[in-house]
Amino acid sequence: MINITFPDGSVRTYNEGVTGYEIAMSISPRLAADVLAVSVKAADDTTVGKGTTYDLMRPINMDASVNLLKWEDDDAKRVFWHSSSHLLAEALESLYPGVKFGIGPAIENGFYYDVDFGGQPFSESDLPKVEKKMIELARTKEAFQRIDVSKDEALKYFTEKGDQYKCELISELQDGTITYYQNGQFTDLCRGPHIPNTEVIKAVKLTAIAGAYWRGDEKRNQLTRIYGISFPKKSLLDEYIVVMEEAKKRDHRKLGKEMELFTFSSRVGMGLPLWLPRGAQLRNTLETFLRKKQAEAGYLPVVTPHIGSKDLYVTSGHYAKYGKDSFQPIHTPQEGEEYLLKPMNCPHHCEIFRSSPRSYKDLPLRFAEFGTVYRYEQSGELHGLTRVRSFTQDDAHLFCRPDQVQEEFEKVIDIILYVFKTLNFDNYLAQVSLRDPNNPSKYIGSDENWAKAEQGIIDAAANKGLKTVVEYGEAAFYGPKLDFMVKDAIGRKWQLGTIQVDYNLPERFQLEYTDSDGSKKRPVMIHRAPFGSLERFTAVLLEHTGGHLPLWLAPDQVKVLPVSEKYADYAKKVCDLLNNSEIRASIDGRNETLGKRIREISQLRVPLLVIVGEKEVEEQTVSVRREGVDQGSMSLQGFLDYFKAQVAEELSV
RNA sequence: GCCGAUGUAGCUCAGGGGUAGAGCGCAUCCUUGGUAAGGAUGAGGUCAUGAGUUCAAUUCCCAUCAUCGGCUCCA
Repeated sequence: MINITFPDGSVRTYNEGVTGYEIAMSISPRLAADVLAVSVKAADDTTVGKGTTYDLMRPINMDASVNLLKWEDDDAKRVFWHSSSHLLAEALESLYPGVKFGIGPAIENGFYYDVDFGGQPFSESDLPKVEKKMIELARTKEAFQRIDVSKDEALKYFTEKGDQYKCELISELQDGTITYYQNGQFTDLCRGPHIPNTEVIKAVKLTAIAGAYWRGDEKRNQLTRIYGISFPKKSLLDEYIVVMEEAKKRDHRKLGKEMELFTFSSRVGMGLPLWLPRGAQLRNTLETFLRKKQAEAGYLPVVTPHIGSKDLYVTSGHYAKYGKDSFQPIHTPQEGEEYLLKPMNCPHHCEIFRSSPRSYKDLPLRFAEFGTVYRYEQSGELHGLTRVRSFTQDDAHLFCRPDQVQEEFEKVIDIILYVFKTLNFDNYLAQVSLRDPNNPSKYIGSDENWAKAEQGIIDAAANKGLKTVVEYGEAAFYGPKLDFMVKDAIGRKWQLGTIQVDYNLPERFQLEYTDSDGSKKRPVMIHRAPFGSLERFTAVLLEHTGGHLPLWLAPDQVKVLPVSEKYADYAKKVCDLLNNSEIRASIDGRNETLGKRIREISQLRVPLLVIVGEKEVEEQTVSVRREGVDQGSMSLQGFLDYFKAQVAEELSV
């Protein structure tokens, strides 16, 4: 007999080898019908964490805590979607005999399978056929069977099948740990776990088809990746489709057009955004906001040119690393002279540091610049404002003594959190980006400095109580980073704020300061950008707010609407008064009905509407409407006070 | 850069081997209005670009460019 502990702390006794399904049945058949997998943690397992997810039919042989997982649990969804990917593979194998399979995992929203069609044509128009086959197979209630095999058996099976991808995966596994899962006619190399059978998969949508390199290596075969999502109920699929359609309405590219913020022109060049007047206003407001914060924090503004001599980047190491993949050098009439469009601001700022002898008393020195940089991103990577070839970083470089690094780093975290909080980015992910330990040649600088910098970042994040995830291989080539990632409307993660500790550039530029004992010392550099770039930040901000920007940030804050032409003079008086109080207000006195003007202005997402007619002229008041809600009548001074109070509230964090 | 898809009026989109349509927007006029679409009239398009097939191509084929979804990349 074994003891099974439930999440509420209660304990029941079962025969050894009891399955999750039997445990669920012992509680209620209804529960057993809903449960998809079971999380099992052995009683003698003292590690932190959730335990292992088991198939419902897998025997439990020891005292353990269990958690019966239903659709509502993310772990259960993962199992469900992973099983769905096997179902997809089975359907593909039956429709396209001879296809070979790569990997087919669950992802955040659904699953995919990488497939080699071996030259058979396959396109988006084939997806409905595959969906239909999947549902057909699902209805036959195929069980997912777990089968233990030896490495030799596994290799033999997939060699005979001619599946070189699976063979490659197996050859890297240790013997004795190999399991198959079989559903219907399809057998896959798989660690599991899976749902008990396919019948619970009631709705399937194959969402996209894409090329994906085998094992993420662009030098290897490209497989066809088929993305999909599945649900235990048809209604859940319908809901999902509605949610996705709603999310698409928040796409910043669509909003940018609707709100007249930015545009692109193929004549100017791909990935080169053109900021329209309203967008430029928004950008300026963001810059002013951050400039103020930075001035308070002791940053010193600097301005540097958009180009720099090639030597600058040879010195910094960027030329060796990115030279071939950058915008190519600009040649001048002078023989042999070469300039590069600047891909980053750091080298220029290093030269500013060098412009004068520095004392330990001068440090930390914080040079800040809204610096526009140019990077030749691969054409397929460009994406609205989130990935462009010309963008403006809210950049600053902090030159400090080694003993100041920790404190300065933490102060930068404070600024980033201030920015995020003011703009209601509460779902960010703080990511510690470290070296890829398996690929040291990607990085420059000594091991010792890297170790120091990495530890510094981890400590600073911990001191600030940040919950972080560590990603290896995500560091910049010259140093580790703390990145703040925020999701867009459809869940793609984008890096916004970033802080980087750098021991390398100061060495390459031979930066030094004179210490208290008269000796020359090397400063440490911190790169940081709370927005990341104004382009990407604006994009993500638009997707978060659906274009309903806070009042302080809205390009047009107030529209004054005279009910008819007769009140144009009063409208002008009101508008002038607002403009004199540094409120961005304008008049819409077009020859259209009031209702129509309200509708159009609302679609432009102007936060405040002020309506003036006979009554307002008489009483010297305004009628105020905020985001569709009538705020009633206010005196002119009352409105100014209301406006200021609203902005003050938004900016107080 | 790679795989796949898309490209028709300023915007959103329909159409289709015989040189094209809607709604919105825009212009003019009527209307002078009270909290999300008042009415009439009109102007706007070499159907992304270039080659090819055809008596005839915006439509079919190919290439190029741009955009979209991914992959790789992201200083």
